[in-house]
Amino acid sequence: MLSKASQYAIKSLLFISANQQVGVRFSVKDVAIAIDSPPAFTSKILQQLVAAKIITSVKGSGGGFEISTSKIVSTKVISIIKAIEGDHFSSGCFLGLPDCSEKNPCPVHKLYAPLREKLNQGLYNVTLDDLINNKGKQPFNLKG
Amino acid sequence: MLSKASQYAIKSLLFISANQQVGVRFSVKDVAIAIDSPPAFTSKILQQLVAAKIITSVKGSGGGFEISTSKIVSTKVISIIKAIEGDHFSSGCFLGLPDCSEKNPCPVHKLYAPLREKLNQGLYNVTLDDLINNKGKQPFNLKG
DNA sequence: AGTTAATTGGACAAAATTGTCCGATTTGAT
DNA sequence: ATCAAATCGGACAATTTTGTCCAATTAACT
Repeated sequence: MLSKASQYAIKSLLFISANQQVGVRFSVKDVAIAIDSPPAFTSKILQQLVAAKIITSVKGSGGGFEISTSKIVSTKVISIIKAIEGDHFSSGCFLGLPDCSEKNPCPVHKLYAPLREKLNQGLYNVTLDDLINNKGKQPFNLKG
Repeated sequence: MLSKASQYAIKSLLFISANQQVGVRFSVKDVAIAIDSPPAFTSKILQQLVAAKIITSVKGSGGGFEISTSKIVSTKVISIIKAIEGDHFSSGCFLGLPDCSEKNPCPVHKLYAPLREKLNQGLYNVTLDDLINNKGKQPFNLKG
């Protein structure tokens, strides 16, 4: 499964994106309360998202984090995960074999590979905007 | 993803099952070499599999681990994972939300839930025998 | 200028996972 | 009887992940 760090990253971005308005910024505290996460740890993750240029930050009083509309539209879920975990996500074999492939499959390859592939495609094709606007369907939750 | 411990467990069982013959036993060392894993850690995992009654062990000189034909046929991959990790596997939400469901979905639920469901079904329906006999298709590897 | 509210960066701490070591026990063989 | 080969159990160590704390910096406001 996804690391806690990536989960917090996605949730943070969903919260910030879903509530973004011009001139509005969110503090670490705002985010941590909204997504029910440990503030200091969340702070580190927001810093990583700034470093990855997904969000911007403003220091000082009245400062906080914000995201541009264009980033909401363009940021893919896979990019968020890779910003946190590096490039070594999800391409992995279920059994952890380093060169498992169609030609050289591990025993569960046939079962797992197609699902992994679908998930990768999903994470690649879905953006923050897709998630928060949810195609007009159900509302979603970010807490328990 | 799967824990290392579960990966070693599955690989160990695949090795033992694929090479099982009457009167043949495998030592920790045999298994660790075959699946390229740390011997002492592998030993602990084999102990867990004995406790879960998937394999049996014989102490002393000439001893080792073996698996019965009936266990090869009846042991589902999901049971192996649960023997190692406990019951809290795979039912989880992608974002880690404790009560994510159809009625109360997290933002990625629609994307992830069907895939998770398919994986669960796969792990539930596939046995050691299925994997090692591979429906006559390609051979498989357990090392790198 | 001073105060306050905020991010940033660094070091540190806790917890979980992964991995090691060794003595005790058991069994087979000489 | 002794020795060698094996599992078992417990304590321990290393690594990774998760989480905390605090001083430094920045910016707005009075």
